[in-house]
Amino acid sequence: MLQLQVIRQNPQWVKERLAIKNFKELGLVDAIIASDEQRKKWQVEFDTTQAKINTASKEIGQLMAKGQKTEAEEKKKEVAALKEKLEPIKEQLATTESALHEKLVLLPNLPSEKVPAGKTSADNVIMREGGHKPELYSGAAPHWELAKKYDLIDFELGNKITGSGFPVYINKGAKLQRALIQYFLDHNIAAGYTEYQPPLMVNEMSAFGTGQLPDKEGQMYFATEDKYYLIPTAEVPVTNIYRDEILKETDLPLKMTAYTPCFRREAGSYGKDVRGLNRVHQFDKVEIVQLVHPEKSYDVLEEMVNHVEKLLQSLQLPYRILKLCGGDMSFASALTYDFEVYSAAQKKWLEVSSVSNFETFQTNRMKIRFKDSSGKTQLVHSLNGSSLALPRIVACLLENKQDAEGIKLPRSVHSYFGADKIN
RNA sequence: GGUGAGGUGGAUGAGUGGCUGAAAUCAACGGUUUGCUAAACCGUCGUACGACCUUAAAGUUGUACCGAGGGUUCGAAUCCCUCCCUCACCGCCA
Repeated sequence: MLQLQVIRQNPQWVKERLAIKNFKELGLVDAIIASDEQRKKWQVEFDTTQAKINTASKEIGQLMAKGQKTEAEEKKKEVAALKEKLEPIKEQLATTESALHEKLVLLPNLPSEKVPAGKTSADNVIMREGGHKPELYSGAAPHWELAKKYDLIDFELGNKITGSGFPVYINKGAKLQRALIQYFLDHNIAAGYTEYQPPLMVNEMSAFGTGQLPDKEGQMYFATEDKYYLIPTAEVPVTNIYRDEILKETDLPLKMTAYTPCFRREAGSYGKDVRGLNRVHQFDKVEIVQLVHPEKSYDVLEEMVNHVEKLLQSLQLPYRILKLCGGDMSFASALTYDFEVYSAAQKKWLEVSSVSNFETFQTNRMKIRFKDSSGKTQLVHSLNGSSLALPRIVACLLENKQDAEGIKLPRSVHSYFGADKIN
């Protein structure tokens, strides 16, 4: 949620920024300012009337104490009249307040100055590439065939137990998954992140806090009886750890990491790119989240990108880093870098991480603030990224590392997996 | 699921209708003292949205907030209702 203050101070600039994000309803900005004016007007009305009531009520108490009953009764009538007057004011205030809020939550975050213009993923800017695309041997196969060949993942079985998009990992497939999670977590902890095991279901407030609601309820599984959402990413519970807190400046930066399964309905994406592990409803991911001083968030973003990059390099997979253009960025993000790894058998790039700076967009919703050195309370910046999402990493490891002998794992995971290859 | 007790500021905890936005203690912060540390002493110490004033900061001031939402009352942290949550015991159970 954008800060009202920013919109008020420079509506024109806000509109220009929103246009870069390919946001169409720029009229909302003016509507918000108008609602805000209305709100203020009604609040002044309400405050002054309520103040009169409060004063009169105190006077009644004093008159009663002195035994001046008639005067007290007079005052009571006065108050009754004021209260009648207050009723419609109260309603107007509530109406304008919720109208303002409703509009405010519809505005996406403003893209940072660094965001390239563009409408679709075709306009994203490739920052750099690393690793080498392998030459596959003639018998090479896509990961879903390899998964079958080496008895690693059973997609059909998941169908039976739950439905499509819920793969079952078996034997070395399960172990590989577990090994990678452990390795990723260790990598993060070594970089100063604190590990959390958060709830996998969250309430409405938490889902609102990170920006999933009110917009994307269709993407989350929802337990209607208890009104809990299954998390689409650990970002949601982990960032909400500090919701409604005022931190000390010395607490910052807060660095958190968590492994969790993630649940996504992926409504509307059937039929395309859903083969094997490319797109599933439940998958494992290790996430990193930081809450930082506003002046440092862009340095931290680079730091996080480098951190994820190192992890990818250690897996010896061909990757590239993209800076997302305005039109391809998520609702809440101010600047996002996507990481893609090259799937050698499918001959396409698969997204395995997305690292974003949200500036104050999330923290304004969650009210995560800190007291700065001058004693002023201000919002912290929040950032997060995957390090890493498992399925596509697994897919690429299988595909890219295959030869006639089996699948040769990168050195970094040998000790975690307990072997150097799958065969 | 049942029964009972509760939810007050960073923490503990007082407060059963007006003088309570909230005692006290602790923590935190600033200072004095001190060879250092500790102790002692003094001071500061909620949030949000407004208004006034100001270039701004500061300052003055209004309103709201004692789990959430309603209600009673001239007046609610305090009384009533609903919901949520916590704790204890019982039942069930990984």
